[in-house]
Amino acid sequence: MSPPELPKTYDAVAVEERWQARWSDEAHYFDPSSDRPRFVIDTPPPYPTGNFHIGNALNWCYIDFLARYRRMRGDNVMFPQGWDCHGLPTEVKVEEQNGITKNDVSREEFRRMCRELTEKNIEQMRSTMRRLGFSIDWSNEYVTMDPEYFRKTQASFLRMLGDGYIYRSDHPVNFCTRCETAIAFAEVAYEPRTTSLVYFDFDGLEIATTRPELLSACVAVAVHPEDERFRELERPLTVPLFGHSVPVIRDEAVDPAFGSGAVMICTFGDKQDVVWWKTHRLEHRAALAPTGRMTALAGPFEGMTAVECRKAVMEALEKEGILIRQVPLEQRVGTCWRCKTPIEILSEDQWFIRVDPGAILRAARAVRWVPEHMLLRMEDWVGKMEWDWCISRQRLFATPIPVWFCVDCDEIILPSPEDLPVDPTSDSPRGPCPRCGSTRIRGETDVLDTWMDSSISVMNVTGWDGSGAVPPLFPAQIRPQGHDIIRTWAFYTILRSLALTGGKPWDQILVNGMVLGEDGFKMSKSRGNIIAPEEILSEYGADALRQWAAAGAATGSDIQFNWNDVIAASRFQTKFWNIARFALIQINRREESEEEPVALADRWLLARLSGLVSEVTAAMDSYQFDRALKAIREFAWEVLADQYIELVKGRLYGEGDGRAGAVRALRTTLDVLCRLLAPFVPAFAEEVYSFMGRGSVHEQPWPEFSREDPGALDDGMLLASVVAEVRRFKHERGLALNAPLGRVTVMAPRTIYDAGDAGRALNADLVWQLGTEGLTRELVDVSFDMAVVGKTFRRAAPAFMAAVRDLPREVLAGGVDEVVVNGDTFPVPDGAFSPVWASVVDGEQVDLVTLGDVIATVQRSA
RNA sequence: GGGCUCGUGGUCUAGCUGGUUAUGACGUCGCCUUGACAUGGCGGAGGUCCGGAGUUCGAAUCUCCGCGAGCCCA
Repeated sequence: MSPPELPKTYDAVAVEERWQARWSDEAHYFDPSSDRPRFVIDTPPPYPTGNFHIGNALNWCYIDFLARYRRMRGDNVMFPQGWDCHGLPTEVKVEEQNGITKNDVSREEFRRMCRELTEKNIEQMRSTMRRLGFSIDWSNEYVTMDPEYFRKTQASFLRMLGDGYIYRSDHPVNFCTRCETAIAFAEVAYEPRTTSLVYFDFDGLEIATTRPELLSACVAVAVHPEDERFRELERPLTVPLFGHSVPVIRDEAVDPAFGSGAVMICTFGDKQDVVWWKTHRLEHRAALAPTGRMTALAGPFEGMTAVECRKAVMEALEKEGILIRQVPLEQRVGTCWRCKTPIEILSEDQWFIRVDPGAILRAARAVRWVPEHMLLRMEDWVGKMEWDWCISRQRLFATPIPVWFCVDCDEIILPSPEDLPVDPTSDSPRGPCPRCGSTRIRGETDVLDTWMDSSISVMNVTGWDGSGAVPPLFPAQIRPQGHDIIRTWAFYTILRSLALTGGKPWDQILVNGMVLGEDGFKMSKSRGNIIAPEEILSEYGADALRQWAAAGAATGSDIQFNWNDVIAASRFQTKFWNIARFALIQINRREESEEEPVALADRWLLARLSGLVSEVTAAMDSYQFDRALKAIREFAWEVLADQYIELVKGRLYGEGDGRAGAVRALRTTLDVLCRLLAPFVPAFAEEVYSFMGRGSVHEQPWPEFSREDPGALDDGMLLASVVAEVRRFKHERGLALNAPLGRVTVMAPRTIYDAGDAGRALNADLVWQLGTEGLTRELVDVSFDMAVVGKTFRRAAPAFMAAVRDLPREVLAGGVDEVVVNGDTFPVPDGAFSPVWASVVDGEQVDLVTLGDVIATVQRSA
């Protein structure tokens, strides 16, 4: 029974779904017992929003190309999948969906609601990921909210606490009064806002401030030391409305040109206040509570929000007659990245991790960055680090900070590692306070910043057990991620890996760009330019989307979404499908022969294929997915379909000697192309390959096909070009491409034996002739090789070329050894120029087709 | 305001370790149903390579300035 023929059309969606159902997850499992080279990927654990967006899709496509490629290269690949669950967005969503705030239900109940929503969202995202054909190792899935994972987060906290990286301190932190939690600098989003700069009389001195509501928190007034206006000012000042006395300090950082040149320092109006507060050892007056309400320190304004207080203070200043004027001011205010509430700087007891910029930089530089320039962003961020990392949060859906406090002596009580995970708000320590023996103990209610979970993803995937031992697979081979989270996820991961293992987390980091909308802007709901992966999947399928990801832009640069690229990808599949269909019909017409190809066209195809394999392999090794895929497409479409197949159709249709060689070349080429395509279009490649009867393409090794045949490369190119050129000639004369053409004589500078391919392809009586006997030719021009001429003559190059052009034709035709330029004689360097010939035929009337130094004469009547 | 990246036919894009005619896709125009494919084939039109200056025999490519965009930050 002959093998089945390929169906006439390729239905991407149906084929993909069929294969995706048939492939087994086990094929993608990492093998812990194998001694093959490891390729461990520190996959980003996405936030389970329920929506796997196209930016994720780009990121995961890159990962999957690599994972599949490395597997074919024989590596033991781990492509794990994590979920970074904790954090505010889910809390906010739960509050929204249930119409509650976190305080309306019990701590446990609220967390349960968050977990349920997260599980549902993860399931949705998993199904999109499966539909995209990612070869994820689901046996290495992790969920940061699971006890199994956050046990490690807690263990990492305890280890770093024990090693002195973590400390607790009353220190100014960024605080969102709506979310009622401290947040890290990485979570502050800056937004332009218009506010007013308020000038008022401050005990005889004019002060300009943007934060009048913090007047009660005023602890000093600062002026520039060189500012003549304030030279005599020595006495302490009395704060208007509140009456407390504050010193005048002199500091270089004051801008004398801004406002009145005198600045009111409050605890804390902005980051600069914190700097002054620290360097001048000022008092701390906390006028704003974490709830966003004014404290008793604000006197009559106690209980007001900052906004209400601002209004009331302004009125009071007015009433006192000390308000001078208000000027509108454009400024960028730090806001909570989640809810856009302006952040306040409050000093509260918080947990911090010490940041050692030098060590982090050294580790970051030990990682190979692709593209290289992305390292600069890390260096830029680390170089400007001023504050330590605040890791405590006053929220609920997060990993609990695993400590208790003794109510009587304030001792910090820690769990032992084997007791983890713990929730100190519901679990108790094993014994009484080790210092004072008290049994009155309270659990820490603060929880950990979510980055504390995700920054140990690499520890987790490399097999960390929570102990002091370096994980068995550490460091990972690669971290793939977007450039938007270099200062967060990449930074925190390096910091934590250094603290916990002393080493860099990965050998390499592959940074992908952002996906922009079709209009060139970042995708956003407000612009309405969002494309969901599902839209592409249902119409064109996963493989087309994957091709877009590979070829849409150079790796690392931002990529604008473009339906055209998806459509072109889909068309390539159709084209390749038809190539395979044709090839397999021919291949299957007779039993396979082991005959090695000897005809020029066959040798040429295989030599080109060999070049393609090395080109694609080099591109894959340097993560240039666009180059790899484009090279494959170009080869399949132009070299294989348009040139080779057209050349050998005649041989394939017949039964002669040359047929077996063509079949063999076709079969080899098809096999290699399927393998090269497998990482990019797994379902399509699998479907085509399945008709070759050689098993699954994904179980094949990466092709190592290599065939050095420089002669075939050159002569084959000549053969293909001659056929293309004469076909063009036929087309221009209005002849059908298969119309009989008469006698064609191809006059080439070397002997070509094409097994009759050119003649059959052109339906002509075609002969190859060495040399141009019967033709005369005439020199019409010279062409210069600027690489030679420029290098030799430099500035004199134009004069040299002019001198050469001025030489008599017959001299040029005879070859020139030296030439006179501006009265000086110069030797002519090798290859400086070559004559350009026009061909003239004497005698018979024939048409001429020329291609460089090859001439084809066409005698249509013969 | 700073750092990084980018600015190439109507649209998107490759090239950018300097070297003859600048890559490909989509669109567009013309011709062609040839036994894999009209979701195709062949051919054409369409480009001040953002602007300016510089280096060089030679610049899309290197340098500087300017304009514009994106990302990250202050």
